[in-house]
Amino acid sequence: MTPELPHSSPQPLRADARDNRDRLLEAARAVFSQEGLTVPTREIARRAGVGPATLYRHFPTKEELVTAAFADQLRACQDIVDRASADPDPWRGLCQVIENICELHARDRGFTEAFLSAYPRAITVVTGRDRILATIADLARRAKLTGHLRPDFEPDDLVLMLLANKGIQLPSPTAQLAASRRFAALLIQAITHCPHNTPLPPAVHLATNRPRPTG
Amino acid sequence: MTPELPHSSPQPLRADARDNRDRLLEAARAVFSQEGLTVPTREIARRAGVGPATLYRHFPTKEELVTAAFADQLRACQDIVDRASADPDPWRGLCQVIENICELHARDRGFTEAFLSAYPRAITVVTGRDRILATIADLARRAKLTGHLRPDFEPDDLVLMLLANKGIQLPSPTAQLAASRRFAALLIQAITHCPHNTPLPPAVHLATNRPRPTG
DNA sequence: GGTTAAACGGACGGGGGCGTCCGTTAGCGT
DNA sequence: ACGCTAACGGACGCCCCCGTCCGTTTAACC
Repeated sequence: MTPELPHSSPQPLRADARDNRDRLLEAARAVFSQEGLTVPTREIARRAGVGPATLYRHFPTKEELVTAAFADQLRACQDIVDRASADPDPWRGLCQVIENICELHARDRGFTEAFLSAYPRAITVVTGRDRILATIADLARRAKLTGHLRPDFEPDDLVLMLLANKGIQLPSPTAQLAASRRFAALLIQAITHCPHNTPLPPAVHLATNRPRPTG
Repeated sequence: MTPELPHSSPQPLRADARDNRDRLLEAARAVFSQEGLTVPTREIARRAGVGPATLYRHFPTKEELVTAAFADQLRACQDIVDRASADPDPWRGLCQVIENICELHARDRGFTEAFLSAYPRAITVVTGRDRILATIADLARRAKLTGHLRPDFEPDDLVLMLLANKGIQLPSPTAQLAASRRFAALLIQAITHCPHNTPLPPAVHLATNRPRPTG
């Protein structure tokens, strides 16, 4: 729509513009982390010390702001998964993934929301997510071979865990962190292979991108 | 504020008023179950075939409508817990509670939201919830004695599970039900006593009524 | 220092949700 | 049948949020 595309950097921004853009991203990361994605864009503009129009000039829509703000987090998540995937013990790697991702959510509330397709059209997030999930699926496949991961575990269970972890929302950051840690430990226990563990009901195929929740 | 208190029934309502009130409650239950508590009050009034003013005359605030609509569900939940608590095998009873409550949420999205203090000031919900949680705590205590429930389980873990279960939201009702069932099975696995299960990180005390989430 | 255009931000429009007002309707008692 | 009043509902005010417009500021270049 707008003839100018400042986020693609086809030409260098003016000094103040670049400065404002950086402050906006910084404020967005901070606020989204603490409050989640529901926080109004005005609040971010206010904390960045700019007017609303400036925010929308740099990020034409809230979705693009979210995507840009969580690009780093997405890379961090990818790193977590890649590093865990490189672990010689795939079961230990999978456990680390669960613990780290639960903790990531506890510290950064907005990220999980973004990751779980609050904005399905954010291609960066979606493609990144699919790569991450594919990596984890392979990790799980190898973890089963070690005999530590129960055989009826399915990759979609991990999405289930993410969704569930998203539901854990507490007012105090420390409580949030403690709760997510304990929850992660419970999840690991749940998927541990045990001679006398009862069979699970059928898994659900979760196409995370598909849904059009409301309207 | 209003001199008339139609919900306390100090005097009989007129026939049409009583009829409208019933249809409002029915519509509220149906819509809240399917869509959750975020659905606008207008929608409920529309489905009940009345104007917005009529809704607000019977239920001065959305919170009171929610409370009234879920009074039955709360009793149903209480029944589930009471029946499970009367089971001679407390471990089986606890498992049934988890399965039934997860399924309850799957079928009725609004209830879990209401139960988990989306409206902290709804006294009916809060007191009912506290009674339910107390019953479950006692059930868990007895289940530990059987040796099937892991000793480091704490009653607050159940609130954690409820919060987590709330996070599982899928567009399709059948998928929602399947997901909640599988999740419940995983949770039961997680709290099953097993000789070589790893110790859990410290529990969190969750004062469910306390938080003032946003604003 | 002056010119130019990029960048800014206050003010605006649009949409949606909650709760209320007041003129109108219709149930109930006689 | 008739009047009284409870009950109704369309229209309204208020608030919040997203995204835009236009007059003003200011960085960049000569």
